[in-house]
Amino acid sequence: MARDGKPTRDKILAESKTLVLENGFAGTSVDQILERSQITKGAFFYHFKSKADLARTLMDVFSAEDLADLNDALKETASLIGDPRQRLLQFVQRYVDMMAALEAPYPGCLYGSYSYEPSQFSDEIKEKISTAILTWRKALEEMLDETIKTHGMKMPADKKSLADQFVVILEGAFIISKALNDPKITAEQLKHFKNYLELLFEKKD
Amino acid sequence: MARDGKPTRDKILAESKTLVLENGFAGTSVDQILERSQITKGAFFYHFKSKADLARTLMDVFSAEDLADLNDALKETASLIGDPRQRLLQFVQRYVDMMAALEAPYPGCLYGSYSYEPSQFSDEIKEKISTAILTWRKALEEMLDETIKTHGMKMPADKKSLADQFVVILEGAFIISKALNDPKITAEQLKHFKNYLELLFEKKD
DNA sequence: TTAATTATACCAACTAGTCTGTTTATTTTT
DNA sequence: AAAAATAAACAGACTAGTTGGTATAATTAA
Repeated sequence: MARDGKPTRDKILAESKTLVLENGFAGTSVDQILERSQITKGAFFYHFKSKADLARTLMDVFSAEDLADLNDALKETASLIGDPRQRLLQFVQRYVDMMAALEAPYPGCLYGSYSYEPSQFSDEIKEKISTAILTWRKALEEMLDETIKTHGMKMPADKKSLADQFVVILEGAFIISKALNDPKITAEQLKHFKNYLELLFEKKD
Repeated sequence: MARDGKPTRDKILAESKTLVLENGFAGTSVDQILERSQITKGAFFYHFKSKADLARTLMDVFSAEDLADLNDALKETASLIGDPRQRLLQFVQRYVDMMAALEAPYPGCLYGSYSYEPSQFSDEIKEKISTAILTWRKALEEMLDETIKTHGMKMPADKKSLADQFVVILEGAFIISKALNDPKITAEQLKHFKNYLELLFEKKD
């Protein structure tokens, strides 16, 4: 055996992600990554067989973290499973709180970043993105299902697109927050989604 | 005098915009633009003094069209000015209809595209983007003001961020629509925003 | 020692941008 | 009206630097 390459690899991934969100993927050169990570070309191509391989790995790591966090949120609110409406609202509130804690605009989401230069990425990567988004849809849809069962909907609204709205608002808020350089926007926008759900599912008890 | 360069310039702008939304700005080379536009380097650099100049012009044209369309929408709904709630809903509905007519995902918004590779653009360009977004905010805020005057809000909600939500949802929906390759998403998402407004401002008649 | 990791020099392809010269339509002069 | 002059619009070879990627030598830790 020999020495541990994990710190190097992790550094490359962390710095790359930052650079990609600042410059775009095509706008980020390997040399820039080397400079920020304080490594050399040999090290980079030892850990990643190509720049495309880095793109794939970045998305793998990002989506894994994103979906792990989704699962955490589902688990954290699982105690409210008997009151689906409350559980749903709590779930959204968790992300409101998370975003409210930001002191600078959220640096951005790789789903959004990659979607604005789609030609740079393989179908495999694009499928990873759509799978992740559909996982969010499914999670929200399940919570909505339960809520609809116990509370009527105040007005007819499409369930699938309502589930999507959570991610839609996140993605849109990241963009506007960055464009206006206002870190508060994302939390405010999610709060409106919570309001919408509260109005849609009126209290029963 | 000599021959008319406008068709050439317009072709460059149209093809560039498409390419930038497909590849990102940094991911689009001048040579690619030449190929798609069927012109040569001489022609390109006759019309634009640099690639950065193209970026600026692209944004100038895009934001001008975007804000002109906003003004059209305001004018088209001006007849309902006596019923602010109805006017607001009509305004949103106009964009719902517009997006519902799409048969492929909306190719994307330059505000979003540029925001995901901010380092590529000058402060002047970024200011143009934030000014455009703030113009949207102002327009929606004015309609909301009038609506709040005549109809109470069913629940307390922040007016400024509510105004922002229109653009937030558009930007987010463009991304998710592209990622899932589903053209219907944008209209559906705007419909939910309309629902939210309807619930927030109950009818008084 | 030896396998794992990192450094450095290098390459071919591509990059934005320049340069000189040509084409084309209009204007001026005769 | 026809020839000559003018200037805008365009063509395409060329340059200096950058790109992603490779080859190989040198270190490092187990």
